[in-house]
Amino acid sequence: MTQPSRASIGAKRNPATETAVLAAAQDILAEGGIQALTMEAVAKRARASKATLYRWWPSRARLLLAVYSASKDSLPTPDTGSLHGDLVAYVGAMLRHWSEMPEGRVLRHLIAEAQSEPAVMEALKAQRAARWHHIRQLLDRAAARGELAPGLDVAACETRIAALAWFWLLTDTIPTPADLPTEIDQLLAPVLAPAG
Amino acid sequence: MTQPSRASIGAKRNPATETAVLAAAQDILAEGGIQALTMEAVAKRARASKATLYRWWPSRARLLLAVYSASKDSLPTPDTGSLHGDLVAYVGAMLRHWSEMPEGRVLRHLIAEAQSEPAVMEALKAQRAARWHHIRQLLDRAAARGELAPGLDVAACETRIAALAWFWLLTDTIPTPADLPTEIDQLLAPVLAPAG
DNA sequence: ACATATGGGAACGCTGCGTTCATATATAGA
DNA sequence: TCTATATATGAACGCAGCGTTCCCATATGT
Repeated sequence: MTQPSRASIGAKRNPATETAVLAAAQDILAEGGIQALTMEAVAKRARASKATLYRWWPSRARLLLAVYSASKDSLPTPDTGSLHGDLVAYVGAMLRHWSEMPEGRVLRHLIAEAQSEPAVMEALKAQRAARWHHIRQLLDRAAARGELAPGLDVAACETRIAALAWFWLLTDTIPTPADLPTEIDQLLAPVLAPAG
Repeated sequence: MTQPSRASIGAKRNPATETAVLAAAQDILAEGGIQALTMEAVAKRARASKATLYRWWPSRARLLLAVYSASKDSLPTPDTGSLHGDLVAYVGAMLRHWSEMPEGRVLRHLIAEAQSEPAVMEALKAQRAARWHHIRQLLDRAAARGELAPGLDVAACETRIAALAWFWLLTDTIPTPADLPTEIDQLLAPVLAPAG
């Protein structure tokens, strides 16, 4: 299991190093959780030097970010025929990714780090913009079907959905798959009685 | 400004020590932000020893929590006659507290710490339960006025509101007081078109 | 008087961050 | 072919902050 240390391959970056570092980081994450993921531990496990590590990932937060980004967005954009069904499928997949995959569990700590590191905050913002595209698609399809209330602010609606998902993540209250349909139902339910 | 060091007052806890520590922590927070709030810095400023500090606040997170809890819940429970108005007033006050008061700014870091420290997570949960009582009151009054949609799950609605506020806090996108009414409007707006 | 619990001061070990240095290696360009 | 360049490494360093431990002084209350 212990491969030999890599050497420079000349005046260009060694791709094997990046691979080894990210793999090591993911392994450590899976085995010891986030607090085990220190720069020293990653360097040791990847058989890279801290100098190399810091050359390419200037801070621990940046490394975390790279690990999270490397976890491919394998989330589907389902098409079940109704907004409710689509949301249950999509949000359900997202929650599963967050709670079950070691890389997914990183997000909550990235959010945490972002509270102290503006760079991480910016990076997360960019990541969000990309990922929310999926939610937007679901909403657009629902609009095309005439499901949505006229005059609905789609951007605000996106935020509403994502905010709830974050809240679940950050308060350790992610609903079970069995409960999710009800939760989505309540999310879509109107608060106010129809104007009379 | 530099008071003399306190001594033991015998076989009972010196209240002046607790006061001095919390005051020092708040001062440091106001001057240098959260990253300046280290146990060493607080001890030095409060002219207490680290031993004393750790006797009463066993970890940095517990100290943060004490500082946040000490910031009185001065949030009003307004009664403007409509749910929309009440929410604008209440959530607006909450957002102002979070963004302007040094102690308020602690919350985001407590949320961050909670992601690694179960004890903080539990404490925050308890704090939440207490604070949300206010939102519940607003909703209950709205229900009494017949404003709410029949069959609305009030608890889910509470969560929806709080989740959005958290999201604003954690993504550095707290709306301005001028924008808040629109945001609340969109929060209350129905997503789906009336069933036909 | 005496056990008790507090508060202070100082030092310690530990971990982890981020840096620096000298050295070896392979590339790219002339 | 020769040379400048950029890479990777290992080892060591400084630094900060956490949490702990000893020793001692002090006031309590019994």
